[in-house]
Amino acid sequence: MDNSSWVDTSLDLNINPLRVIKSDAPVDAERFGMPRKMKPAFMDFQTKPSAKEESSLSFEVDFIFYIYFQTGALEEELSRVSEENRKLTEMLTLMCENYNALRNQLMDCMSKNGEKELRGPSKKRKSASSNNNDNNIAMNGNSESSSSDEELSKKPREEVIKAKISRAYVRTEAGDTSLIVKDGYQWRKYGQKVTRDNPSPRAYFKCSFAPSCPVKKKVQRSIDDQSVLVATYEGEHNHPHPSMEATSGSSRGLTLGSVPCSASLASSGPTITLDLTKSKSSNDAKSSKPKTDAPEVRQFLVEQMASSLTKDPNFTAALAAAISGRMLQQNHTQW
DNA sequence: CGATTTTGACCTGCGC
DNA sequence: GCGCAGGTCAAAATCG
Repeated sequence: MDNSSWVDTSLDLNINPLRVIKSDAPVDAERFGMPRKMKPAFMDFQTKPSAKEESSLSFEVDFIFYIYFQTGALEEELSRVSEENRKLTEMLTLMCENYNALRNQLMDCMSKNGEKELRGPSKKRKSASSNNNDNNIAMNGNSESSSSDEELSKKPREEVIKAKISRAYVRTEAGDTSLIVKDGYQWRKYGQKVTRDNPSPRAYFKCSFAPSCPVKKKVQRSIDDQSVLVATYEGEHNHPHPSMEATSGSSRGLTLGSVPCSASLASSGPTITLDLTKSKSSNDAKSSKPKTDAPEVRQFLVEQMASSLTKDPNFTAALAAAISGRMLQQNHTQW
């Protein structure tokens, strides 16, 4: 996906290096662009002091003015950086909107394909490639909220309940080999299997409230990125979220409204993880969509992307190079 | 001692 | 019908 045509990602880092005022330079506020009425009173003295006093006073005045000027310069710089920040935020918002539009198109295509398969007589077992396709959709969010082929191939002995299937992607520590996805619910592991399409074992969990709660969870490491756990939830909890009953904060993930959410930056791009398992009060199709349009989510995405950028050593190195380059350039032209 | 995890055996559906 | 693969069961082991 080529985003370069959407937004101008070049950063106009208009950095003014801090100037050092020579002590013998005339104190002229307007020379530095300071408004006449802001000119400090100490600049208006007319009486000529003694030579010793003049030397000392000149230094003090210059020092005070230096501080005054630097404060103004910093404020100016701050406003400029704020403006840059605002522009970047707008760019990120635009990117999020474009992403949402594309995702909606993808959802439309997937739902149309699902309808086709529903009509068709194919009883073909879910192939390994379909699993890979799921993995390739890094930010599928609510895709499984609609019926998927996996669901359609369910055994007939299972009731025709429209088991909601959602998928969550969770980044783990590099050395973490456990298949534990902390989503606030309590799970009981009942099996583990090595599947053909992925060398990593797949763990099977049932909700601890079983058999009253029919929710199952499968956890397997992503074949693309071993540090990413793919958790597939089947069904809906028929009991409140444990963290809702207990005091808030027991859940590890960041909670946005009723949508537990976490995000991370994978090597291939940002990974947004939405835990779409919900309480039964929200089974209508409308509310089963992730609230990516909500301002909180948008703000969260922006903050996550910004923090990911600042944590990226390549980005900080490039930023430092750009700033130092600009400063050197200005040093040469002004000093 | 009860709850949870591990793990080999078993079940089921599908393709050939 | 057989083999394969995914999913589940259940006894043993482990943990708190």
